Amino acid sequence: MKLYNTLTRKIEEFVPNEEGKVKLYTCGPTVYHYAHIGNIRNYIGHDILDKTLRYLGYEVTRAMNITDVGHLTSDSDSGEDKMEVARKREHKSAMEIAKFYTDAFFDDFKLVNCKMPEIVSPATENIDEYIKIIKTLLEKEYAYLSGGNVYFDTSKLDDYYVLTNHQEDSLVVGAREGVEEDSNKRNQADFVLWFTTSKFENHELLWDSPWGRGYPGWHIECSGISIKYLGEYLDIHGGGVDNIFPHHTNEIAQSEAYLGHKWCNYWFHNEHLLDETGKMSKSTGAILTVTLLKEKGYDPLAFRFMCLNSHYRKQLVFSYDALDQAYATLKKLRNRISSIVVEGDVENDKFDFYKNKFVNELSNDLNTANAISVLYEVLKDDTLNGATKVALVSDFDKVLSLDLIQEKKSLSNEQYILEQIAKRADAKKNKNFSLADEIRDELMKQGIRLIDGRDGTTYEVID
RNA sequence: GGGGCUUUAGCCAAGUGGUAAGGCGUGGGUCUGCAACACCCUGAUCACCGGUUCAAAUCCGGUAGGCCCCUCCA
Repeated sequence: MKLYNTLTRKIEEFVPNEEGKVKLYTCGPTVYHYAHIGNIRNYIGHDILDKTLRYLGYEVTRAMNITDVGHLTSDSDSGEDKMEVARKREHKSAMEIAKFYTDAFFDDFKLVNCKMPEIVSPATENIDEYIKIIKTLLEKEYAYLSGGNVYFDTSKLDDYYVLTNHQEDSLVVGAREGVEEDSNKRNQADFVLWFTTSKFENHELLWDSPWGRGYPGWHIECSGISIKYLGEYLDIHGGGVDNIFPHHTNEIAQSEAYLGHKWCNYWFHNEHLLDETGKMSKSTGAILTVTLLKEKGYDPLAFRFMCLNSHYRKQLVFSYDALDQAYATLKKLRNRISSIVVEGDVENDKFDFYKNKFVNELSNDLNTANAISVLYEVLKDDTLNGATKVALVSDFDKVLSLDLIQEKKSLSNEQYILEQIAKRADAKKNKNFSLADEIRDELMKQGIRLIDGRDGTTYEVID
């Protein structure tokens, strides 16, 4: 399996630490608000990675965090915690907000057929682990106390910027509006591990620590959860491209300083979904969710299909035009598959031939667009019997997860439909076309599409 | 100011040195009472300008457009 590694900026052969096993970590959602479809695209990317590894025979253990505390507008102690903002907005407790948006997130996550990671852990349930790590970092003098907070000292590292090509001198503090420099820091790039002082009032979630009552900085949770559940050696760590700096850069810094050895070998980053105006952002207003798409009448898997037709490392512009297209294509594809007559035995050599092709595409840095092309090749190949085609489609769908094989809806009213078809045939014979069309329209309303062929009329159930 | 990505037909896109996959849509056709479904046919000097090479969408340099990051974000 070949995978692009942000750490080396190259496509590399993936080799896990332990043969046949993969430890995979995904940066999970912040739950102060809904996850928009851009967030979901990232999880679809991870889902494909996860399922492809399993499809290739790896035993995968995957962990994901839920960020339910500690996201500030900046690492300096100004700004407001996102959970606190939501708390004031919605007049609920922080835990209620977190619960509500966590549930909403997983609803959407499941709607696009993403598989649940083995381990899902909220940041607030691992405070002990963060304290343990921070203690060690202080002992090893990678961290220092200043102004009531604990900071990580980036000057202690030889290569803080491994993940990026950034040069410290060229970084602009406050490149973005509203970001202020924290005067407690020794170095510009230092970041907070533990907060005890905070300018905003009534921060609801506070824990006791050796440095005073407070709460964790926003980078420590991923390191803590990953190390706690997946151990000291991680194979793949992923997230959106915006996490490369500073979040993942800081994770590497604190984790490797704590562990004393290299921590994670492969860094996997998904590109962003854009809308016509640029990046979709949770914090800048309108949030388009998968649930909203569903309410508008789309199959959520049409969105998944749209994502899979592109590449995870390529920016994708969302438009309803593109989604309509994806949905139409998916419906056609499913129709085509459901019309395959299953006959004969699976032809193993041909099955293996196409399976290999499919595997090759996925193994090439998850080229899902080409993998889908292999699916079309299978459907078009007249030398394959029905059983082989359906077996291949079903196999491919283990990774694609597009519900390609639709259950034939059982009909309690089949007798009625056949009667209506007979009635319509009579009407047609008598050239009473308006009655014939009326019957057809009525059945259509019930989700039954009539198909007129040379040998009479059949029907199919549409969604 | 610094770092990085990207530009292929109306649209989504593959492609990593040997002459442009696939899908959607459009148009035409077969079928039909008319449709729908299905099937067949239908499209590209690969943003632009140079260079390297027998050969470039692919490699190198430059120009232009789009996007991301530089302490909220997937």
